[in-house]
Amino acid sequence: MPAHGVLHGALAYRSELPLTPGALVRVPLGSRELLGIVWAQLDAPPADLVLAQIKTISSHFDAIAPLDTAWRRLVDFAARYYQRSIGEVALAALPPQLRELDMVQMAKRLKKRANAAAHSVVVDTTKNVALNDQQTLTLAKFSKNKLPALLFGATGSGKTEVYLHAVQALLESDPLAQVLVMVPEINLTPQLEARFSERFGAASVVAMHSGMTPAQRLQSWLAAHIGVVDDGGARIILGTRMAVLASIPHLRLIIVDEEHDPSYKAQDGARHSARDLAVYRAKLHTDAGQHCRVMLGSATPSLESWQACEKGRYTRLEMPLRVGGGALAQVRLVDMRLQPPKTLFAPALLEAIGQRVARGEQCLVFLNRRGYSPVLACNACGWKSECPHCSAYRVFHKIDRSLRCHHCGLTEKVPRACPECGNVDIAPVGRGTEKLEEQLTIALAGVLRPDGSPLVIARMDADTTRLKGALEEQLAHVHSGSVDILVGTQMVAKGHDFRRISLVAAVNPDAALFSQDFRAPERLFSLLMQAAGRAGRDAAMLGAQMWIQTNYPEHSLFSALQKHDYPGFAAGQLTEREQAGLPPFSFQALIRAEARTQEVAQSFLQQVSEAAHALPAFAHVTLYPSVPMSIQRVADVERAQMLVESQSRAALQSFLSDWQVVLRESKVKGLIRWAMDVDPLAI
DNA sequence: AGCACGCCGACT
DNA sequence: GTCGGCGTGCTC
Repeated sequence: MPAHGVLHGALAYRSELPLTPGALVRVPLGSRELLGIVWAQLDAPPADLVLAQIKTISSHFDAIAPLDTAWRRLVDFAARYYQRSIGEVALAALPPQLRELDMVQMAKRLKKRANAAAHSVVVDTTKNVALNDQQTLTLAKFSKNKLPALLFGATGSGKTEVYLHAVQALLESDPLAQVLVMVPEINLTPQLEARFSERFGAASVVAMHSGMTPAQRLQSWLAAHIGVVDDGGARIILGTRMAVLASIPHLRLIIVDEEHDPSYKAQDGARHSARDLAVYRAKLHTDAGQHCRVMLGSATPSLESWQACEKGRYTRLEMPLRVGGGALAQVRLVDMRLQPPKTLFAPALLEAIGQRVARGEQCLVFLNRRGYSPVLACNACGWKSECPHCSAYRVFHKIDRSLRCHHCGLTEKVPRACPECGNVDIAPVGRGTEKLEEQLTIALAGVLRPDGSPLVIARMDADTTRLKGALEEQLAHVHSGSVDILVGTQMVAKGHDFRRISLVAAVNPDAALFSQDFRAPERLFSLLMQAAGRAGRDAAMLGAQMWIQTNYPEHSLFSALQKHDYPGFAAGQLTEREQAGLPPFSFQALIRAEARTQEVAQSFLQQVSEAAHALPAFAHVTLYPSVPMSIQRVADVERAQMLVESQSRAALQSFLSDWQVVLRESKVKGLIRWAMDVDPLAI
C-alpha cells in the first residue's frame, strides 16, 4: 500500500524476505520511490498481473515496529466508511516527515527518542487532587460498565479531573496502557497538556495537532507508536481530531472532550468524524483482545450521542453539580422588540455591564460576526460591497478601512465613493465585533473600575488572534484582570476558564433559530450553554448572569436554556428530528461538485444521479435533486451539492460504495472536482 | 500526488 | 520549425 492518495487498492510488490503486514517500506512507483505500508502477504501474484510487472520493495524500515492490526483495521474501516482510498487515509494518519526520510535520517530521529527517554524525569504521580462525591460516583460507574460512556457534566462540574483520574487508574493498573485524549481545537491543547504533564510527567505526554512543526509531529508520532516511556515512548497522546488515527499500540482508553463540537468532523480529504472513529477504534482494540474504553464528555452532548444513550448503546454518566457548589448563571432574556429598531445594546444590559465593571468583575460579550459591519451599502444607488469572486458580501473592517471577503480572503481598501454612482454617502449596514467594541467604548465612557481607573475593553476574534502567540497573549491579559470587557466571536465562549467573569451577553443569536440547517438550534443551544458556563466559575462570585438579546424570547430553545435543561431540549429536538426523518433517525451523505459554471456542476450531479437508478441499493435510498450550495460561488468556483438519505446505514454504505465507482468513471467536461461527505454536519 | 505524454499558440 | 501551456492518464 503506497502512501498515495488516488490509487484505490493496494499494489503488489515482491520481497526477498517475508514481511509482516503493517511494516513500513519504501517502494518504487512510476519513476519515484515512496513510503508504503505492507497491507497483506500474497502467496501468488494477482491474476491480472504478469510476474515481470511486479517490482521489488526497495527497503524496509525495520527499526520501526509494524503498524498493528487494530490500526490497519481502523484505516480500512475509515476508508470504506468515508468512501476514500486506503492510501489516502493511511497517508493522512502518518506524519508527513515519515514519507521523506530515508533509513539513515530515520535512525537519527529514533535515537533522539531514545535519548528523550534517558533524560526523562520520574514524576511523583501520588500528589492527588481529591474528588468530590459526584466525581467519585461517576468514575465508579464508568469502571463498572463496558459500553462507550457519555459523561454529561455541567460546565464547571470537574470533567477534566474525572479524565485525569480515569487515566491515572488505568496507567497504574496496566504498566503498558496508553491513553488518547482528544480536544476539538488546537487552542485547547496547551492548557490540557500542562495539566496532564504536571500530573503524569512531561515524558509520558505528547501532543498531536496540525499546528506543530513537521519535526515535532514525527517525534510525537514515534513516541505514541513506541509506547513504552523507557524506550522513548509516550503513554498519553493528547491532540485534535488527527490524533484519532495515530498509531497507539497499547491503547486502552480514549477520551473525547467536548464531544459535540463540530470541529471533530474533518472538512477536507477523508471527511471523517474523529468522535465516531474514536468509538469504533475502542471497539476494534477491544475485539483484538485489548480491552479499550471510550469516554465522551460534554455539557451539551451531540443529539447522536444522546440518542445512543437513550437506546442503551452508550451509558450515561451525569454530573449536574458544579465543583464547589457554584450556581449556574441565571439566564436573562431581553425582548428586543421592545427596543427602538437597530438597538445594539439594550439600556438594561449596558447598565448591568457597567455595574459589574464598577464592582471589579469581568464581562464577556459575543456576536458571531467579526469585522465592523457585514455589508457596506450605497444609500443612493443601492450598491453593496459584493465580492467579485464569491456570492457573498465583503465585510467592512473599520480598523484598517478595508473590505474583506471572509470566503476567498480578497482584501481591498474601502472606496472613497460608491464605485457605481460616485456617491460619497456609503454606509455600514449591520454589526460586527468591531462595532460592538466601539459602541461599548462610547456607551460606557463614564464607567470606572473600583480603583478609579478607566475601564478596558478588548476584542478577541480571528482578526486579533491571527498572529502566532496572539491568542495566548490576549488570554493572559484577560486572566490577569487587566481587561474588564471582552468582546468577541464565539471563540471566546470555548473552553477558556476565565475566573472573574460574572456576566456573559449574546448580542444577537436569532439567526440560528430559523436557519435552513436543521442542526442550527443544537449548535446554538450548545454555544449559549457553553457561554453561560464562562460566567461565575469562581464559586465565591454570586449572581452570575447570561444575557440574551432576542426578538423571540418565547422560543422554546430559550426557555430550556433558562432552566439549564439540556435533556428537555434534546428530547424536543429528537422528537422533531424523528418526525422529519432526520439524523440520528436517518443517515445522510452529500455529494459536492465544483466547476467554473453552475450548469457544469449541476449537470455532473444530474448525470451521476441518473446513473444511480441502476444500482442495487437504490431502492433503499432517497436521492434529492441537486441544488447550488448556500454560498454558491467561492473564489470564482461554482458549487452545487446533492443529498442522499437512507433509513439504513448499511444500505447507504452499500449504495455509496457502488456509486463511488460511477462517480469516478463519470467524465464531465469542465468539472473541477467532486467530493463525497458521509454524515455531513452542515447541509 | 507527481510525472509523463500529447496536442495547440508565440518565439529564436 | 520548437518551446512550453496544462488537460489526461498511469503508477504493481
